[in-house]
Amino acid sequence: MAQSHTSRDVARLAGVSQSTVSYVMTGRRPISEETRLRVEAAIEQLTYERHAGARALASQRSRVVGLFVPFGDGNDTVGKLPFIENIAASARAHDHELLLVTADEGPSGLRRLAGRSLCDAMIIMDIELEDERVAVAAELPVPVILIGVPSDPRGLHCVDLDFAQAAQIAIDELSATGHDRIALLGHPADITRRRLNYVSRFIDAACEHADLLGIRLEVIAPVELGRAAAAAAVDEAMAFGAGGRLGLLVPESGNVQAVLRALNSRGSLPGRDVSVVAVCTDAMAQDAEPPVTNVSMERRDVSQRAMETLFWLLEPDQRKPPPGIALVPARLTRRQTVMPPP
Amino acid sequence: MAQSHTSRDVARLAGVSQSTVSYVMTGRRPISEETRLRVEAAIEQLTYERHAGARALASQRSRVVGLFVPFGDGNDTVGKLPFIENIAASARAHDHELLLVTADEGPSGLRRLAGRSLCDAMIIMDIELEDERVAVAAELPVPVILIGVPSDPRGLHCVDLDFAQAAQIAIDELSATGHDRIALLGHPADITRRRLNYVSRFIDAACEHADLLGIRLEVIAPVELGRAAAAAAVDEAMAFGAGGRLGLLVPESGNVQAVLRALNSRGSLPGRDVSVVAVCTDAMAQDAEPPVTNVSMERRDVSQRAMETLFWLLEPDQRKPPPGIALVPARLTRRQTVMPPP
DNA sequence: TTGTAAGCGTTATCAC
DNA sequence: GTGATAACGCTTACAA
Repeated sequence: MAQSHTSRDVARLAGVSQSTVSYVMTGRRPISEETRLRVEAAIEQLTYERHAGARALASQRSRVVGLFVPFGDGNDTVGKLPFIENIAASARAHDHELLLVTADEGPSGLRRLAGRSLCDAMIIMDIELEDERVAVAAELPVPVILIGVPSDPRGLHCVDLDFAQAAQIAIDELSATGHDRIALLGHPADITRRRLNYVSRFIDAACEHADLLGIRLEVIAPVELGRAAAAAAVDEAMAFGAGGRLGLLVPESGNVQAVLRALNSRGSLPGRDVSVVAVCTDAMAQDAEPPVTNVSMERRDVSQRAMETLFWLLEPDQRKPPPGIALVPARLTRRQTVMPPP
Repeated sequence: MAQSHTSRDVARLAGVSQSTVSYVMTGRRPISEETRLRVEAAIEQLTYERHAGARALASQRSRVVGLFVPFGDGNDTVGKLPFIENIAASARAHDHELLLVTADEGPSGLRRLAGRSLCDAMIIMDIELEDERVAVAAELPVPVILIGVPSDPRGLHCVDLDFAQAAQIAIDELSATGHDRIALLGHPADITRRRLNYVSRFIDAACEHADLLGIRLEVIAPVELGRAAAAAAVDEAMAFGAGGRLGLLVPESGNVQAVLRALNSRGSLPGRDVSVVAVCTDAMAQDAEPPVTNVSMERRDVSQRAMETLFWLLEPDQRKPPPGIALVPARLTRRQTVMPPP
């Protein structure tokens, strides 16, 4: 059990002053090659590491990122892990630690982390349209990145998937392949209720863009999760209009499988008799039966962008373009569920 | 943006010395009712919170728990969230923060957290039989709790599910309901390869206990995940012996659904023609079709136990029994997949 | 019951 | 280029 050493121990061993040790570590002052090597050797020998608390106290920076994770609520519990993992890796790459706070603490969690100077910046996942944390976050003395776009961002930095653009490229694809009608199989009611923001961003853009391209678009919503609801929605979609080339647009990744299954059981083979474009991760699209043409919504892209802007705020010496509300674009991957042009 | 106040500000406002403020907060010294109220009022008024770094520096305790999470690897990505959530809640209940470290950092992560005095205790999830982190952990100046039992625990505190006991009660149930042969549908090969510990604990105990009760037990292993493998294993199980009452024991929760489905498609109704006892969470058992009699393996129970011992180590004033290697018992819940006694 | 003051281990401002 | 030394904001003897 290596008794923890201090920078004084290192200084003594290297035969220099304690402050020199500090300067070697921070690099805030030119050090002669020779003494630097001696100090580094001493550090190595003692396996010395700086005391985080002392460092934070003296430097006014904790080198910690606070992450507010929405546990508990049922939705998409699996997609969150890669997100967190990505955040952690990015923090680590900048020699920062990651402090995890569960969202059920609400605004008080934000105040605690800031008040105790526990972190230099925060990321709040799953921001809802009307989120009581946003107003609190805006008053904090540390930068905050929101994942999701609230109705009033208060000048905070937001990162989210670009749902409007996602809708557009999905419809572009269906248009380019000669479809003349599109059925949008919407989201479950409780999601729509909770944070209509991304839902409405998608649906509004879809309607607008379909209109622009002169394609008929019907929105079928809400569509609950589960086989029965999906089947009913599929029936409704297929009844919509007669003949022609029909494309189904499925923005809720949890419904993709059920929709495909419902089509199959009705004798409509996706990619031959009808088209399906899903909004989901590439992994999910690939695993679907059959592999479904999708507009990718990768949380990793979002976390990446979030951490970029975070460290852009934390290390202002850089020259990269300043961020604002960052919408991560989706991209379309063609698989087997869109009919080729006639 | 509330400019952060210090305890001196509080002291000034309350008209007391700075140390008195500290004593009010720590409670390490009797304070007169009157001044205590004045101080508390001042704290409230300034929304004062102690600087975590300064506190850690002076008190030699960071009030942070380090958690090493095994991301990345594919297995059971969904079960980890409740675990982490539970840890976080428990930490919070003791006014501690949670620092997240991804396991891919390996032993260096342990050394960093300890060397920088970033946390007062650590929890390492998913310990494998031969885990290079264990030896390092044993040398650290902070207590470490292992989730899982390595081949050489080095005196560290371990918490895990009691797989041996789980096997026993499962077999007890099948025995009590008049089964005369049991097929154990084992784990996928790569799991067995990586950390045979829990696998072998289960299988060994099962064999031993079946032997003791005089029931024929056949182990079918490995059984990969997925429908095909499960179906093959089911066929093999049903071929095992002729007639009589057969019970299937499924210790890999990922295979439960597939096994039930395979039985159904062979015209064997679980609970009527054949019995199934699964090892999985209650939620999963309840959601199965049909609801499956299960031996519960709740990660929450493990995290709970881990945090209990952790804070028992951190706050030694208590009188609770000292922990060692803690094996959390499973319990059986009867549902619809075990045939009633003849 | 309360106040004074000495650390805790850094960073950063002076001097030299 | 390097060494003293004063913060940083708290906890905790030691006095009173």
